Amino acid sequence: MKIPAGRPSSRKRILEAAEALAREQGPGNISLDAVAARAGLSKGGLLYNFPTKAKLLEALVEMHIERAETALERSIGAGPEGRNAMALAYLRYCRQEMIDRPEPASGVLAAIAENPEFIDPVRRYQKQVMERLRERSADLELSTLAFLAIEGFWSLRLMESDCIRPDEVQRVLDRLERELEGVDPA
Amino acid sequence: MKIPAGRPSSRKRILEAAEALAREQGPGNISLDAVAARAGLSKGGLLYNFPTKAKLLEALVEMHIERAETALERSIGAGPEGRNAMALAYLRYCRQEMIDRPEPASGVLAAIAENPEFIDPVRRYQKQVMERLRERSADLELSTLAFLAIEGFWSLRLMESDCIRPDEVQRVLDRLERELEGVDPA
DNA sequence: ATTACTGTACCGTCCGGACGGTATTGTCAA
DNA sequence: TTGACAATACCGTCCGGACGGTACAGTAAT
Repeated sequence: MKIPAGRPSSRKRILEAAEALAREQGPGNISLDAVAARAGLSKGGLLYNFPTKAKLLEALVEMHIERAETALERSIGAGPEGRNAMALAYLRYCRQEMIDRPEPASGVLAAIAENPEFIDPVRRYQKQVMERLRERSADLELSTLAFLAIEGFWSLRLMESDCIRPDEVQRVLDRLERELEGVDPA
Repeated sequence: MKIPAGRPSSRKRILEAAEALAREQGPGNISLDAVAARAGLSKGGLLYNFPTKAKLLEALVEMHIERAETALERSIGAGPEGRNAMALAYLRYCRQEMIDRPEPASGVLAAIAENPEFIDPVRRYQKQVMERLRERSADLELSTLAFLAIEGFWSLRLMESDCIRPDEVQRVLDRLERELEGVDPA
């Protein structure tokens, strides 16, 4: 767990290379040779960092979840303790992520393509989010709706679908945010 | 285009075998041999029906889109010409599909894994749905929200995530349906 | 001496796809 | 009605290449 500094650590470079390849060549077509070449090291070097392809894919999924968890945690910390606090935090984290990271999380698809078991951590993460929504929602149905819509948004981004224009997305999320902040429940 | 009857046509059996394998072994792990074996014919026979693997995956995507299109069309025909007719039809089609076809559309993932270009038909389909929503919505934001939520729902099903309980899903969709039917816009 | 690699050579396996058969069922002229 | 041919729907094998992974000798920095 050392950070040699200078250029990003090999581990990080490898993970980003794998991610980029998954996006460009298709999630099922990332070979160790290609990843190594793209990351700017030898195959031996790659296998030094990740002894098997499975470990690499596992790390890819883990990276995304860790990013999501810390960003979400930050959003929860920043937000107020209002009516549907958790859903609002989740929605705001999602909006920030849209700006910060326009690229889809194709690495996760690559992992799933290889072995469906690699989604398990994602499922755990989602379950945890839903659990917190259940605890901290004045209007659970509305919060769940927000969760589903955000999930749908990730999914569209994953397929790089442009069926909804950015301004339309903004308006929908604005509306959702207003309703979560809540004028009245029912 | 003959229908030999007796058991389902080889084409259909092959597509279903590929689908099942994608679900079980992972979308990136369907080999022609495995598909042939599962479909109950030889590799030669498979390649007679689908001259290349790409054609098979293409057909897999096409099958899903055709199913979705006809089911959606039927739902549009059955529904009334109310306030947010298109979104309501889409939502009702989705609810019906939940019952009729509990298995996720893993075949589409298999195609994407091999070559991201295979999503193009899906994107076209989504664009077409959104276009119709734009034409036939009293409250476009709400309709778009419904579209996103449904997309999210498909996505959760694709990952076989059980983070939301079925009864919770039902309640959210009930609520969405009521709001789309509309007591008042704003 | 340890860490973090590079570079090359290699192995075994899997997989897509080409290809040469084969069985069955028409079709049609003589 | 029979023989000639052809189309349909497959079977089973084989080949070449890609890929995951191993092994190992060397190296430059710390």
